[in-house]
Amino acid sequence: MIAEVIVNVESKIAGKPFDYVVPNEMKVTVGERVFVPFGNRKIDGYIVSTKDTSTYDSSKLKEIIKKEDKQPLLSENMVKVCFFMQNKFYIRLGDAIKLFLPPFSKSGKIKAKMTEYVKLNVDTLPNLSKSAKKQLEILLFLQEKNEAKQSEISSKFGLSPLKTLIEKGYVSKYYLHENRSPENKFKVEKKDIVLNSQQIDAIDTIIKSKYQTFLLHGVTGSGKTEVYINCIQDALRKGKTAIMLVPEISLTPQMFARFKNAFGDTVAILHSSLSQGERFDEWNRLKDGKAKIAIGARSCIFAPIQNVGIIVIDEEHDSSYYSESNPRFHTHEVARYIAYLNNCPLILGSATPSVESFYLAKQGEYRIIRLTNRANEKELPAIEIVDMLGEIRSGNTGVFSQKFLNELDNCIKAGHQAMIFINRRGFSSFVMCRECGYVPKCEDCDVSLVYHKEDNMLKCHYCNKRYKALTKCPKCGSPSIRFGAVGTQRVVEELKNMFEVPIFRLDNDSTQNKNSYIDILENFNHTSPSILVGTQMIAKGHDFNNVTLVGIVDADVSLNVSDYRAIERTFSLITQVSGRAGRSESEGKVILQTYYPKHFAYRCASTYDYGAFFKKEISLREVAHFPPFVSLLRVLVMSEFEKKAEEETHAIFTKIKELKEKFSGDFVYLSAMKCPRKRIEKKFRFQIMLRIVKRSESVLIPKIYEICDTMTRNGVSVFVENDPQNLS
DNA sequence: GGTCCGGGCCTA
DNA sequence: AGGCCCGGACCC
Repeated sequence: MIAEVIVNVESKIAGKPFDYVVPNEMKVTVGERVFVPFGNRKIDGYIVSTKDTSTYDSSKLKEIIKKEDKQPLLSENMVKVCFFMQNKFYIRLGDAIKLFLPPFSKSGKIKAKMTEYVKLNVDTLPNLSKSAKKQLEILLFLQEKNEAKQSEISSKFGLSPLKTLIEKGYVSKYYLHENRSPENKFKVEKKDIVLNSQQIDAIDTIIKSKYQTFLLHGVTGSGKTEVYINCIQDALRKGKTAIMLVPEISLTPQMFARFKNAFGDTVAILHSSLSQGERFDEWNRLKDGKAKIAIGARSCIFAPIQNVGIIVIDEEHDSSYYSESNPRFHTHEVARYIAYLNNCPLILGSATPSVESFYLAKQGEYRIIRLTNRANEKELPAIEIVDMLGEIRSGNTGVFSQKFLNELDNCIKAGHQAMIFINRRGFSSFVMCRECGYVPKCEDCDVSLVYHKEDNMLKCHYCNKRYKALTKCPKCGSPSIRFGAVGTQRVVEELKNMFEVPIFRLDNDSTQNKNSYIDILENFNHTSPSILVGTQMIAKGHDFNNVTLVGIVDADVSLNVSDYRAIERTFSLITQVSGRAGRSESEGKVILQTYYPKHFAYRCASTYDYGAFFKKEISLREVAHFPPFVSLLRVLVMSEFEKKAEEETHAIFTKIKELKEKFSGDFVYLSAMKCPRKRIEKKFRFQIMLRIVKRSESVLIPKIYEICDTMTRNGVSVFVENDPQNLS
């Protein structure tokens, strides 16, 4: 027998299987890890298929040396998913395989954590010399407790008396495997939840279904999470497992706590803020079958579980479901394929489905389930649009409109909480010399530096490089510095001058420590009145009881991005943020400040009219030839040497143009240019943008990848991005 | 990615 | 002739 093996090396070779002879006495299955000779080295690899004969020169075939594991690391289905991803996303099989392997396994440094325990080895207390007081204390302690961690004993009584006891044989030492499961700091009280009829119908429909994608379109606060929990419970009852995906940013402690309450230790969490050891142990609990529900961000779709009964993608519109770096893939499609392999339902949940998903639902690919009522039967908070140009005309050039300040005052006087959303971190978006107009930029990136007042530094938000803050202009020496658009730090500072209540800030800068995210949220949750200022980190999933006012300071931040998804993102952000208000007894209110009060994204958001928004947006996409009506690809070319990058871009562009001439009707757009961010982390960036009609994407996209694969050059990296989420 | 091989070019 | 460096082919 012949086995096709993907050898475990970092290179082009990781995409191509090599044939090996399986020794007669050896039995192998697909997915197993084997040790093979490769060139004059010996390395490991994964069997991706088996066959009777090889087309390769049989005199050159080598034999598999041995199998590496007792239990295969990959299941047959997982290997199928790897092939699927190879065909769908043009990624290397080897890279796909790595996604299914235990976290950090390549370093080989992560191991199960063994803790030293000690216990009493004798039934009656032995006679000790009178001076051995400490030894006696230890024996008495152990008599009462039976066993204890060695570290506990040594810190209480000292290590040396313990060692003596062990030497004498009165006490013995042993090791136990300790699970580094992440502890759950955020407690949510268990309450009995009464489901409304819409929720019950949704659950009923989903759990009766086999392979089918459901688009669960539920307004914020409609209790989608309860639907997920019930469906997962049903899967467990059927003896199956479940995968629950959430955006990285919204894996809120509350959400995790609710799942822990509902499922206890059957839940394993896989998340970037866990320590390596915690992740490793959680992964192994899934692999061993001790945990049956995997909850986590994007990569959790590759959780090591079998017999999947349901997959949930919460906040399905979130861009974090696209992997933006290699290997690039789209989680929805992987999830759909895994659901297909397991013949189980897939739920895509959102209050603001992505235009693509909703379009697919309208086409009949997905089945729509709507939750139109809030679970607490409260109305959605009223959204009031404030025209900031009007504010300027009436003499208010501040950050906040008069309307918002009045509402905030009322909110605080009533003892309630307010949330203020500003999607820009730092103090100001840039700094500028008032005299000569000089704007400091990053040495390595083509971006203005952002002033951070907290540590009095200028920071590059692309590469994190830090610079000294300006006291005077380095060009003309003028001490007069102007600040650009406001960020979270500035909002906090202005508020501090106006209100004497605790103000919390939640953004990328304030959450650098592992637990600060939870600490800030918990502090805010227990402080009333108070104000929470934050970036889009505050937009999702959080459930605060006493928030009655939400302020959107500069809604236009996301609207003015030159990206065809900018409008959709803005609509979705506003809806999500607004949903934080009025989740409990008191009514909520939202103030939305903008310079484009008539924009349909704001109009539709303020009336919670997703349907109207979708109708307008989808017609714009159709007219302008954007997804989902075409496939949009970007070829990204980067190099430290501008000329090399430019030449390479030109060479690839010429090849694609030749392709276009052959398939002229199938291209609706093709052009090469500098990227909007010309340079990031010292690398010059060029791009070729192309849009291809849907019907021929399966023919043309592979050709594009092929062109870019063959056109490699030293010092230049080329990436093909299919449907990129970020066009900077 | 690692390794080997061969061509080109230097040194003596 | 011998040494060394670099780029390219190949790995089953």
